[in-house]
Amino acid sequence: MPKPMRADARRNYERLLKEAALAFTEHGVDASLDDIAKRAGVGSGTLYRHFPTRQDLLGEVYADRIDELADQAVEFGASGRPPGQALADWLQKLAEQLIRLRGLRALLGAAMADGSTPVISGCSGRLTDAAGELLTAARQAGAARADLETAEMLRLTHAVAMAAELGADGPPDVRRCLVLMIEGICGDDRRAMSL
Amino acid sequence: MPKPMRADARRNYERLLKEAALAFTEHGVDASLDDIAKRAGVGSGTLYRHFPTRQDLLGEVYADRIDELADQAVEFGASGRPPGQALADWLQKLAEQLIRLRGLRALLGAAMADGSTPVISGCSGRLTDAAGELLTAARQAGAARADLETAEMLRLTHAVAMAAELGADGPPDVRRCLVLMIEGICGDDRRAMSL
DNA sequence: ACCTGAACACCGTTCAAGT
DNA sequence: ACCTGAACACCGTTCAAGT
Repeated sequence: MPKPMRADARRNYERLLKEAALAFTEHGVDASLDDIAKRAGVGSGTLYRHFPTRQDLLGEVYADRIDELADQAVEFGASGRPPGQALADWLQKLAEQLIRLRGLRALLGAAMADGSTPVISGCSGRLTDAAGELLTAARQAGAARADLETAEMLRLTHAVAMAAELGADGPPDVRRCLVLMIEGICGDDRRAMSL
Repeated sequence: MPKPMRADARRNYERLLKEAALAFTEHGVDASLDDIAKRAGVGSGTLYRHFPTRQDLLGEVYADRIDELADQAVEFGASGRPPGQALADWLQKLAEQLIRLRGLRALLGAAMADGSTPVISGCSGRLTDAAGELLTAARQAGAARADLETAEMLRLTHAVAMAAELGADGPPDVRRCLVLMIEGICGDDRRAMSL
């Protein structure tokens, strides 16, 4: 139970979040923190008081997006869709967001990289759980390869979202990327290439 | 035909390359340029004279690695292996290097991202060509999906190499990652999931 | 309790002065 | 022709002083 903030503190907190969101989409994840503080009309110390690290700031900025994605996973799972379809649909939502929001991508990338920082693993925990249930259901329906783990699937999606952005030709084609990824995820027994 | 450098210039050039390679593997792609200059025993201006941008420096540091990979692609293509196998084997070599050498990964990532800078597209041009021939042969043998483009394949490999490093559990498993990618690349007609 | 902004450390880049 | 290193701009982070 977070004790209520003083009025001015809360106002600064919200201004910072708003300006940070703007800065991250405009200038990328490495946007100047000093700039964010200036635009929010507060001293730089205030920013650090509220958000000790850049990751903390990222986490708060995108907390809602992450929650929405987790909600959607639960919703898709209960929608009556075939489990494989539910997973595919959700992965598409995830990939779309990862491509659109660079900050979210950096945040989840860090979350999957170490998973140590409590802030980060905390905010991505629900997401991982929800994704895991979608995957389990798909596996049981024979729609996903049996040896695929949740973390692995999320890492791969993350990677594909990055690859999509590397493509110079116009806005990245989410579907195309997912086709490539999913047809791998499905698994097959044609092995014209082997390792 | 690059006109020969003055003796001291050449010595500094080589010292810089050596220290840069060290710094990139030790501290990542964002290693301090000033530090590199200091360790090489030259002024920072000298570094900028030889390598106007960080990309230029990266390009020179990893030029040999890129050439080796291109050579290997040609060699595998002429080795008598089934075309699908030749492609798979080469992709494994590529992925291994991308995972091992962070600097090379950053460089090729940039090369595939815009492909504009002459230095970058220059050094990666041979690589792309060689990879393209391997892919074409594999396609004609029915070992690779018909709609897959070379740039797309390389971007995907790059992405998969990044995903591999996100895994916290020990050294990244190249083979595992490639299995996931290749079984997607091969294409199949089982579509338990669809988009 | 919270905020401000000066101060410090660090890095990239340029350029006048030196050889 | 090439090198040096001081100078400048910029950023992150801390902390003493203020309310």
